[in-house]
Amino acid sequence: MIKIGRMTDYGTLIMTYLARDSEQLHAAHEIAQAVGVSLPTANKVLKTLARAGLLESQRGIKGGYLLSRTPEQITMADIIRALEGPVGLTDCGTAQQPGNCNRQPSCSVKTNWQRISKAVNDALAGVTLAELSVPPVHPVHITRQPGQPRVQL
Amino acid sequence: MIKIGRMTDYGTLIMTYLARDSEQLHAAHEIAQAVGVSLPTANKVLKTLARAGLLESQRGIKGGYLLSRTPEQITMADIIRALEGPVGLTDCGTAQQPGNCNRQPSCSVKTNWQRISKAVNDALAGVTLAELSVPPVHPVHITRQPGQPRVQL
DNA sequence: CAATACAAGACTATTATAGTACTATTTCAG
DNA sequence: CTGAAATAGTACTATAATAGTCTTGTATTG
Repeated sequence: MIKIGRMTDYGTLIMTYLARDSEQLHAAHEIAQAVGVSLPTANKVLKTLARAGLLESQRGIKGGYLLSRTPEQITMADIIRALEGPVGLTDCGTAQQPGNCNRQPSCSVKTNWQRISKAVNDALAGVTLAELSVPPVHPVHITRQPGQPRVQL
Repeated sequence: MIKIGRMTDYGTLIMTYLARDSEQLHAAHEIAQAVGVSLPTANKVLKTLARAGLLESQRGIKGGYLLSRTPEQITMADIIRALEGPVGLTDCGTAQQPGNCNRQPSCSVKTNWQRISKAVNDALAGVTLAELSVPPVHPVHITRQPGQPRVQL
């Protein structure tokens, strides 16, 4: 399964929508309606994407959001990292480990975890937003009901 | 983040332990102690792995578990699939989709999800249990406390 | 036949996620 | 200069998934 949060699914949809005309500013309520999520949820995702540097934001009455780079320069790895955190398999892989992991300094399993994480990351970095963009943008993957299911990877 | 459940971490540890001498039968309590998890939890993981066909089980007073294949023939993809389910990004990717996904039959985004899923799966299938096996087997990756953290991918 | 070990499922508590609301700040228009 | 509209940031609540344990059942050996 290796699940991906629903926010990441929304984020992918939103980024795909914005990639259609990446030059123009789009208000949050417009994006929310186009993608098919509630405004508060869209706001949350948009803020996170903007904080990660994937979107530029314009405040004020004529504000909105805009891709900070071209669709060709944004990958799935960027979107996932923005909304889920660093791509890595174990705590050894990416983050700092507090516990008893360091007791075995030369942990050869650790290097394998890191190798797997890198391979996964490379796979995700190989798909650009431009490749995902297609004219009819609508919530196609949200096949699950408002219930619990999350997306699986 | 793309998290992996803790059971999968345990499962990897258990499989690694069993790979050390894959010819011999190991009782659940022995495995639990060696890996450093409680017996009930070890039982749960072992049963799942056995049901998935990765382990052979022998019941009775001299029973135990055994790798069903050689360590070279077992990959991380096998272990993850056994404990987490099919490797796939979205519902479109692997499972049957119930909702409104079919309304757009030629969904080009879907093929990209599937492509990503396949790349991830290939990355995981490229690491065999033999490569993960090293003499000192102990819970090295379980750096998190019994608390909430899950492993990230 | 009794003891031991695996098999299978149910059940409970905990943790993370999703979703929403509230307040502040910025910008434009009149 | 003032008000409206839009983003920014934070906090809070409910729900769902996960982890972990327990209980009962089945098989095998001595």
